[in-house]
Amino acid sequence: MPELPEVETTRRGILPLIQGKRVERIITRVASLRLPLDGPRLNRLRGAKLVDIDRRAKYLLFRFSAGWLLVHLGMSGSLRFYSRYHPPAAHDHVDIRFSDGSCLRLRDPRRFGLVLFLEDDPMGHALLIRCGPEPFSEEFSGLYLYRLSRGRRLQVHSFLLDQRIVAGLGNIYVNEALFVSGIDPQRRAGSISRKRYDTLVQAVRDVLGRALDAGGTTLRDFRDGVGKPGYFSLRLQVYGRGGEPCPRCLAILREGRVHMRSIFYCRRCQK
DNA sequence: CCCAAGACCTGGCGGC
DNA sequence: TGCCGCCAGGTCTTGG
Repeated sequence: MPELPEVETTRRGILPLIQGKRVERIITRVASLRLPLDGPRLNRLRGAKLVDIDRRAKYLLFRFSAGWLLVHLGMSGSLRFYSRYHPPAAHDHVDIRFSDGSCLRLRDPRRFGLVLFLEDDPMGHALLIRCGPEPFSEEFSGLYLYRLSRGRRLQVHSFLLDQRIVAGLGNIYVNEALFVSGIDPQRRAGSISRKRYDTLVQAVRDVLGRALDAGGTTLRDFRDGVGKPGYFSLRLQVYGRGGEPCPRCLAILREGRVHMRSIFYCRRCQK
């Protein structure tokens, strides 16, 4: 899915295209995604003006004059802006139609996404309140990871994928950050030193920052607000590259599984 | 609380 | 060509 860089790329792309527009109506074409799509409830936004779009973790928070729309792109979701009517294709599940005839459309083949209308500030919503710190916040530090990991026996790969620990990472960027910091994804989180967690935090920020600069990573589905793919795929060092030479030492990159997720790593560079 | 496994859903790909 | 099993960027729930 869309991990933090893809969600943020989407936010930046669509905000200037739709800020200030008024909702004409919201159209849903399936009964539910990850949660039921409540058409009548969503249409309480009729006539409301879009004030701003924020992001928290992998969620987009659309702030309207009459409430909020909370959107998650799941595994395969993307949002695309159309300046005038465009016939919906398969998997185009939700349209936010604006009074000037333009439309923001959610396409999500696997339907793991989510669209909710909220009357109150979504920051207090159960889905967001349990998310850990943003990777670029001060709170997210080597000391923070070190403290939270003491006594924990799960692999560091799973630890970093847990949104309660840090928000916004997914399988691609976890694999990349562990490679950049030289940490074996199978290591027990509780066995990693404070110093190595400092390195890991830098690696997470470095990888996410570079992915943002490239407009995110497109493996198959992801597109930004105007349909453009993300180019960080070309810069991935280990994700999806099992069997290829390590970009640092040329040993063959390994592929494995941790908790039903694929991991990619170099046995020589990552300990 | 901690951890592992499976559930949700559709499409694409490799293998036979 | 056609079918089958497996895999996929996420997250929630269940059960030990």
